[in-house]
Amino acid sequence: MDRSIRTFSKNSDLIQKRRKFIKQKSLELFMEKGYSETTIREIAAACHMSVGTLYHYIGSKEDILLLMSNDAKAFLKEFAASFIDVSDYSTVTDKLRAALKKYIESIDEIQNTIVFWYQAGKHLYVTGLFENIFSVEEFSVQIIEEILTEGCQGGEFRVNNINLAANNIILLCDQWAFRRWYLRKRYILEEFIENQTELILNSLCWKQENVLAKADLGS
Amino acid sequence: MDRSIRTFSKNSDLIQKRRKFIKQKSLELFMEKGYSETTIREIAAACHMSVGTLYHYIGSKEDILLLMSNDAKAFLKEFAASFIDVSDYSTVTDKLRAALKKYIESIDEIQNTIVFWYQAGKHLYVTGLFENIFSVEEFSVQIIEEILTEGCQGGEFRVNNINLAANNIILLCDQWAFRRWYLRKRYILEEFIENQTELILNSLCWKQENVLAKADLGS
Amino acid sequence: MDRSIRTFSKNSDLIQKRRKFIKQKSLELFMEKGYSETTIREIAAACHMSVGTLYHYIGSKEDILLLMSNDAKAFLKEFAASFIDVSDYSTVTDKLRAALKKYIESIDEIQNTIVFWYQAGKHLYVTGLFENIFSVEEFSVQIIEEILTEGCQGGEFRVNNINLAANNIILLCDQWAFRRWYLRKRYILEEFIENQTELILNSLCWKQENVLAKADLGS
Amino acid sequence: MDRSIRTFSKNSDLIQKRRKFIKQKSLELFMEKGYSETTIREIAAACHMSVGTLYHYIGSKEDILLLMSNDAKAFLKEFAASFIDVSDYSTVTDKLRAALKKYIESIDEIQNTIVFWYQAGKHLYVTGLFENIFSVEEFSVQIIEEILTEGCQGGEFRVNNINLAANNIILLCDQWAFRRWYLRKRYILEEFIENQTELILNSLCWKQENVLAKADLGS
DNA sequence: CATGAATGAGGTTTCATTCAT
DNA sequence: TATGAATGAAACCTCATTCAT
Repeated sequence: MDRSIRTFSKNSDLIQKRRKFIKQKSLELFMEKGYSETTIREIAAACHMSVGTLYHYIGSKEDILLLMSNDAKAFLKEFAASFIDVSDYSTVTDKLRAALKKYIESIDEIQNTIVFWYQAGKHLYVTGLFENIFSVEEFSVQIIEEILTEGCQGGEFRVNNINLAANNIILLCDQWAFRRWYLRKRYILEEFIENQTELILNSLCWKQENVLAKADLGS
Repeated sequence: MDRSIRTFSKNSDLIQKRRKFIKQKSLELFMEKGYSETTIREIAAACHMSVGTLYHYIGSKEDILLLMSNDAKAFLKEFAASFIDVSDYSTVTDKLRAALKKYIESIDEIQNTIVFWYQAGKHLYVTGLFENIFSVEEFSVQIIEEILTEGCQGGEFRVNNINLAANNIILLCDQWAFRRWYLRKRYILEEFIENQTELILNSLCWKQENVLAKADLGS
Repeated sequence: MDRSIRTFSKNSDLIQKRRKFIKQKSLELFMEKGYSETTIREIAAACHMSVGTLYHYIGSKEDILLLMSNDAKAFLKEFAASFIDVSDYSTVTDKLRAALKKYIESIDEIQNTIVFWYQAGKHLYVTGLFENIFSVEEFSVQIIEEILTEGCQGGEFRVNNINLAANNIILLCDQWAFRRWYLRKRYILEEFIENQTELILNSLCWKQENVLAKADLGS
Repeated sequence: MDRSIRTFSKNSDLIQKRRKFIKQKSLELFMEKGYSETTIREIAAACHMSVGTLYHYIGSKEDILLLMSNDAKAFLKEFAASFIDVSDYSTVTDKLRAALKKYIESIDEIQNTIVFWYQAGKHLYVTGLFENIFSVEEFSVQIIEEILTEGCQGGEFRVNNINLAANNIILLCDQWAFRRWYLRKRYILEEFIENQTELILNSLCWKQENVLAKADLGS
């Protein structure tokens, strides 16, 4: 996939290593200053490389975006796949609880990438790139929709508008990345997961008591 | 307020008119292409002006951001103030319902500006500007917090974490602006307001039935 | 002479009056900021005129230089002419004394103009203008040369190099205009005239005593 | 010193070499056309460089002035320092003679720089730069004042106003730079030094004969 | 006569990219 | 492979001048 980016280097391992480094340092700079406001010279300096060397591993400045998008896509796809084995739970509530924990933790790991694409993504048009990012978003919503549907069918949840609710849930988790300027002042990761999960679950249930009662009966 | 931006024009009305136009056309371009990717010549062309004429009404490209932020600030402040007279409702539920309707409708009106600041804001550092934008955000959260607190005290709502819940509510409304690529495919404004309000209220209440019963008693 | 500058005005008196005002205000600005660094807008503002009105009295920014040079030329010519009637003195020393007084006083009157042409003149090439300025300079040197020659022939002065001495004398007087940043801290006009005249005369004479003795005999 | 000017080059020697060249070519253009009237493109062309390359060695057009002033300051300070060892002369007259020769020869070397600052200096305001240029001027005047004072105390010179005389002497030398349009038509450097020195010495002495007599006695 | 909004050529500066070493 | 000096297109901005009102 990265192979489509022009390189002068023949050593594939070195390419991988250097590109990963360039990607990482560029992301830091892009987050801080924005893509257009960051110069190639700054990127090279942050990578402890000369400009010439940098251009041995990338074909153009835009290629760095492509690297980043490849990264994001790979990560999110892997993540999405991992949803599927969240199946050995006695209640859908527990299933959702586990899914949210996993999702938010994933968000926490790649928050820089997420924020970057939320903020800058639209304008930095790299062919077929942005669509993929958002198709992953849509996929996440679908996963949640399925869980909600399952919960409603089993009587654990009661939701008027499953699509909107699923969309809301993904958004409420995603904000851990893009509203951190607000949230980090008030919560650490674990607190956010716990509190947010409770609020979300509460919004889906008949009455918390009922659900608990039902869960007891079910087990 | 705009007066701090350099101008060569002496006609105050004309300045206002032209600046409003420049602001609007620039916003369209910035939304489509991004701030840094939009050139002064493009802005001038979009405004059917020469570059020189453009510079009679602004002092620099950055000043356009300042105009936008002034706009956003003014709008949001006016909106925030209007929250206060949402007081003649028999139940807090109705009060919140009205507030959400008003808030989302406002969002709908200035969505371009909001999206722009969500996306571009951080990098486009104009002194003291970004802080103000987000202080308005925080203010909105506070308004919701107050309503939730009132509702909890009166027994209408039950919320574990009022701050987080309030933050979530604002976010769930804001998305009408910045997640429109997803939402517009599925809902029109009225649908969104109605559905989202129900989901939010549902997440705050004991049981919907209880609330309705209570409301009946109160009237 | 001014008539060669384009104007839209038909009222000759008004033209003269306005042009004089423009000239004066422009000179002040040019002295402070330099010709190129002064904008037409600034000149118009200093003249309490609109830009359009300003252009009714001048054809271009360069015309202001032409006005100034016309002024300088007229003034210097008039001054030069006045040298001629400095003839009814018993000694050449007295003649030179009177000439220097007159010259420095004239310099004092139009020092802004002089300084401007010394500093800015060369680059601001207005056809045939700069040459005239300096031909006046050369004329002044010639006048002094004649006085010195007369003084030497009569035995009052003794000068090795009359041309260089005359040139020096003019320079020593001119500095009252262009070295004022140094001289004004130490001397007022009268002091400068008196002290400088004595130094110059002293440099030209055998011994001061001899000259005085000779003068006594001659009378 | 030059290090405070922004550069993209990392090769210090090259920077020095290129800046010296830029300085020299710019000075020629500035002398001919004036600072504001000379464009960056013209400077680049005169340096056989692209505009981009030029900007690798300077941070802005104004920096060229800074380079020039650094140059002028360095040169004049070195020169001023060299005055001090003008001490092994039997008469103060010889001392002054040597000092004037040295001073005028120095002026001759950096005449372009001197003329440029005399003409353009005031408007081209680079912080703390102009003051330094003229403080060196004042320093030169002081050196001459000291020599004159010594000469008067020893009876070799007789001067009514030592400060003004010293100021005059510096000016009479400086003109070799800024009145060359007049002087070069009539004198070569050696002639100017010789003739001017005699005129100056003559202006300071009782009678030339007396001085010579005195010198004979003193030896 | 007076005004000042409009113009656009041309100025300074930046920066992604190349290529000789 | 690594370097960084060189390039020049294109960005932002200025300002003398015009002309409709």
